[in-house]
Amino acid sequence: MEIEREDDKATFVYDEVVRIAGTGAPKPVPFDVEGKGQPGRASIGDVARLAEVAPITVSRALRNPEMVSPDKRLRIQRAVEETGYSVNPHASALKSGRSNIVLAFASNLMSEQFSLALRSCTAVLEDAGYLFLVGQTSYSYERETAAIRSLHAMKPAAVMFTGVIELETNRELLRGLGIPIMETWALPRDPIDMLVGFSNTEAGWIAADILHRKGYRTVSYVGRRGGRGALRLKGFHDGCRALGMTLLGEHLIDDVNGVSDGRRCLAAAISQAARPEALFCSNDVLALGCMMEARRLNIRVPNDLGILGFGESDIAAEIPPGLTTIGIDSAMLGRKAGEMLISSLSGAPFAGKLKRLDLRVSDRGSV
Amino acid sequence: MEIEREDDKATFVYDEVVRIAGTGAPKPVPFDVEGKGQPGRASIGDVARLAEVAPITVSRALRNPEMVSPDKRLRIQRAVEETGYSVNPHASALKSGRSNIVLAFASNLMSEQFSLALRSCTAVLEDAGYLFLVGQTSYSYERETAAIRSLHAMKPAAVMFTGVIELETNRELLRGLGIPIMETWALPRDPIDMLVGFSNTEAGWIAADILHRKGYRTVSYVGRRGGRGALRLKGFHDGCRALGMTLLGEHLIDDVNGVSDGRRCLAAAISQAARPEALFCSNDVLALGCMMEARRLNIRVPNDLGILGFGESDIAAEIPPGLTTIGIDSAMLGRKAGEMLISSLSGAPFAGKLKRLDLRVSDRGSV
DNA sequence: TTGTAAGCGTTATCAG
DNA sequence: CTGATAACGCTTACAA
Repeated sequence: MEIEREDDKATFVYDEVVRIAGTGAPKPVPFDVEGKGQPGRASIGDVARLAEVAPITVSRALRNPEMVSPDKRLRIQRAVEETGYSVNPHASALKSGRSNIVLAFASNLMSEQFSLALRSCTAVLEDAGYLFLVGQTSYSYERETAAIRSLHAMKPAAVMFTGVIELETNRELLRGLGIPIMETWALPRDPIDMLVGFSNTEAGWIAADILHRKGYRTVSYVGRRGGRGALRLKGFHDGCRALGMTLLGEHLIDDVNGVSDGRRCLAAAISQAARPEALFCSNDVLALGCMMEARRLNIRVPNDLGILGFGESDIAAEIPPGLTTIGIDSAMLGRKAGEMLISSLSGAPFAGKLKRLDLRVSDRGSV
Repeated sequence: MEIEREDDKATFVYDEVVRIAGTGAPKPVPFDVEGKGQPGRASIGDVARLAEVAPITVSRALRNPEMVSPDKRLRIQRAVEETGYSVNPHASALKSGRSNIVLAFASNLMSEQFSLALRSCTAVLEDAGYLFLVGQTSYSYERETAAIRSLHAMKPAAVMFTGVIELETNRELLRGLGIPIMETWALPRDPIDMLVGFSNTEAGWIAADILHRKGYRTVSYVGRRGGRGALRLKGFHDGCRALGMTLLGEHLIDDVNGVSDGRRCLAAAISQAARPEALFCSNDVLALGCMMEARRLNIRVPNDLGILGFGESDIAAEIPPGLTTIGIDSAMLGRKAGEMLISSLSGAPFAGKLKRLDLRVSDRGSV
């Protein structure tokens, strides 16, 4: 077989993908409904007919099995298996006004930390029988508003955000939904409904504290201009002032697209007349970029320049000398959020609505 | 303000989150439906009454404006704005058997490449009026099956997977859905329906070719045991044989959890009696781990050991000497997939169903 | 414990 | 171009 890298001639190799034959999974669904010739899905009526009960009994058997006598329950179960029936969530939602879908909106799917949180949240919610789906808002108010408006129609069981909602109109819209709303990743005084978060402002203070303890006296900030970046900057700024450190520069960017943004920030930071002894990067991607650029320029970290990050990026630990970074347990955030949503959904009367997570410091070697 | 890092005493700093007052966004929804005292959402009937038309006319005005006369269209539009009406997707889906939701299932949200593809796909589909939501299957057949079964009931407009479906029962189930199914990230001979993919087997051949051209003669493989990992290994294995290279070892892992897995693989690879001159890592996270471990062990890359990756990871370029990596344009994959789904959904008669992407090589310095 | 009747909000169908 | 009617599949409310 020839390998041709620039083949416009369709000389290529198919993937012989493994095919795994039938497992013990329930019978496939295509089901010839009695009478109707279509191969459509079975409906609750079909199951009821097969089990010789009323449709409503099927409904009950599926949602509150204990309300149905054991023999009917068994017949129904058999009929369900035979037909491959599963509830039509649209019909269910239309009638009951509820659905088993929990929606999450992430401002950025490419964030390692968000992904981690969403993954653990998925696990918790799906184990409880919910379908957990994720949409993207891309740090755009417009998309966020669109998402929230569509929510209003879709009536999910609950909604979660990787962040807090800033637009007052959107907060209002969400309140009107009458479902549990979970905000995360910050610690506002007035969450819409539920919250699993931490103080970004405090993170900034902690950053200042760490740098101060390590003996740095002149520092600069690198981070996003808006949102949580601004909060961390505020804390850092206040912390520096309180501790008598000089905040030489603030290198703000609108959007983090990759490590190269960090490189640029470092270049900007050291090109200033007064060069800082250390940098607080409110985002590990930026911090990594700074570390890489520092190495390229033969600036020794931490000897010539301390670098402190935020976010506990996986690889941050791996780049010598190891990025010291502030962060939270993202997986735990997701898990907690999931658990709190579940208990709220199951109608627990005084389920906690707020959970503050502690920040922690992973001391590696970069400051 | 005090900073206390180990505070169990709730001494912490709230985030003063920015609040942005009302924009020109449409009036919030809570709407007192005439007659009923509830503050519930407006329904199509409410809009119809206000506009003095029949409900069906509202429905048409919203979906095919050109079917309704301009004056009624205007009255309806006004009524919609006044009531904050939006279509109830459940009722709509129930009746029509269609919805505007496109579902994607990712085996792993933490993959940089998947995220990139999903992001561009989101953009394309949302611009076309679809709601694009992502679920996770976590490389688990069980979760995948559950997801697919729930699909059957939910009737999304289309479904997409970051991968191809291996279980025959699931393929059958998906075929029965009667909606566009998009598989990606591989090049099977018999996709279920639509496909935007590339040949993983070919990627392995290319890897062998690259290493051979660079003069390596004894090599080892590092990668996932199953799925696409196995395909890349197959191509690499065959390529090595064809080119007369010796494939010394295969270091297979079940699941990539982070860079440390790569470290372990490198350690295993070099501890063999016959040490390979180069490594092909079928995954950039593993490749990065290998590079980092190599540096730690003072193994010079590429002089002592060549390392070739797959996936075009962002940071791969940044770690000296720069990881040479094979890959595709993930953003383009997502965009293409989105576009093809849209044209299929809009009923284009012979819209292409298959698209093969070319592999490309980012030559940096690690081989 | 089980069943009957009604309707959730929308759209397909067909008639005007 | 517009409207009346019925039905999608399910669950609430009530009755037996």
